[in-house]
Amino acid sequence: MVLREATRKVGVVPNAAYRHFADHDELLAAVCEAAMRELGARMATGVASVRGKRGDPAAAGRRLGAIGSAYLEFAREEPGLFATAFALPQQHAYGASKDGSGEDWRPLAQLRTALDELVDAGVLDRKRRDGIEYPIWSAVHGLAVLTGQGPLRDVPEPMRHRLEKLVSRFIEQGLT
Amino acid sequence: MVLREATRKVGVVPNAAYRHFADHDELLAAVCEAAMRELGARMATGVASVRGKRGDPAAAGRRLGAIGSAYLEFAREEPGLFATAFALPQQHAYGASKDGSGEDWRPLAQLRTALDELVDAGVLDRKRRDGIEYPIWSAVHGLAVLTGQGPLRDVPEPMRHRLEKLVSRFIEQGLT
DNA sequence: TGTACATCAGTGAACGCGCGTTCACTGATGTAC
DNA sequence: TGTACATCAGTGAACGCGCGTTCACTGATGTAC
Repeated sequence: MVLREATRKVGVVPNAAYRHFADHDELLAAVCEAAMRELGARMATGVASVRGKRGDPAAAGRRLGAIGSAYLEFAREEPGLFATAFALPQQHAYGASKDGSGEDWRPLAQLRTALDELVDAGVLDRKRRDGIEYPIWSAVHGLAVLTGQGPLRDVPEPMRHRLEKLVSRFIEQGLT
Repeated sequence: MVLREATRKVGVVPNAAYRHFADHDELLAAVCEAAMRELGARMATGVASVRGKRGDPAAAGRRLGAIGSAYLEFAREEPGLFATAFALPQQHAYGASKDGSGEDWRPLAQLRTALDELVDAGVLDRKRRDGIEYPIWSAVHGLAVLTGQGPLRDVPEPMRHRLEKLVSRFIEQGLT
């Protein structure tokens, strides 16, 4: 459910894909990784655009918010990539997890980094840090799915905005 | 992607479905509503099994927990129905939303009732009640999707249990 | 500098598959007289 | 009570469609001598 679609998008005949990928699964894995990298890049861009030095409580909060916004924006602007990105299990086993800069670019790692900074900034209690990335991930992912392909997909723009704010505030409340 | 599958499950030839449904969309809508009713019924059963009278803070919390557990259990035990239940927009417009008992059986309505009880019990601040069903729904739905079909689908049972606990605690934290 | 050959991304036609859907049909059940 | 007929869930065969995939092929690009 991806091969012919991908070749169509590139403007090439379907079987041309077999020059580059052994089969459907291999292409799916490649698209999955590319999508993950795109999401990671969007997150990094968002985080980098937040002013305020490391350890500043307000800035740390805004960086976490930037990560969530990047996630939702990616889901909205690239629904196909978003769906494919999470179509495969164990996105953790991609081999090289770090690029040249020594930073882990993967989405989950960036979320963890932001949460660690919140701990260092004194916003989030260190005792509550362990595993808290999962509820936060779930809340944002759930919103993305419900408003993207789920029963909330047709809500008008202002309501969608309100939903994002509600989830954002709920996470904030759950951290402090 | 549902018609032949459904007739196969019933053990009948594919076109027999056209005795009962005009086309694929109508069958999809029927399955969607049936799935929603099943989820609603599971929630109601879970809530009814919680002892403690209305307004008791601890009992109110357990009733909310029962709703979340029913949601996750339904997603795990009936992945096909779960996916179909949320495949259509506007599950709100199903016509008769109330059964004979005068109660609204729909999942979202039951969640709202549980939250209203938490307000009445003094657990949740009334000022924070408005719209808080959406972040909670998102968190639980996100967990269901991530562990059901997403990248966390292959985590071992103990980890899945831990994830549920983490989300549950996070929601609790976000309410009080 | 030019010719010969390997490499390789992309083409065109065709395959089997499962999907939703249509058609003419069978066969049991209930109802009319 | 028995016969005639309508109703209607289910059957069997076939359709067009988009999917992943295979095959023999073209045509441009780079490399060897």
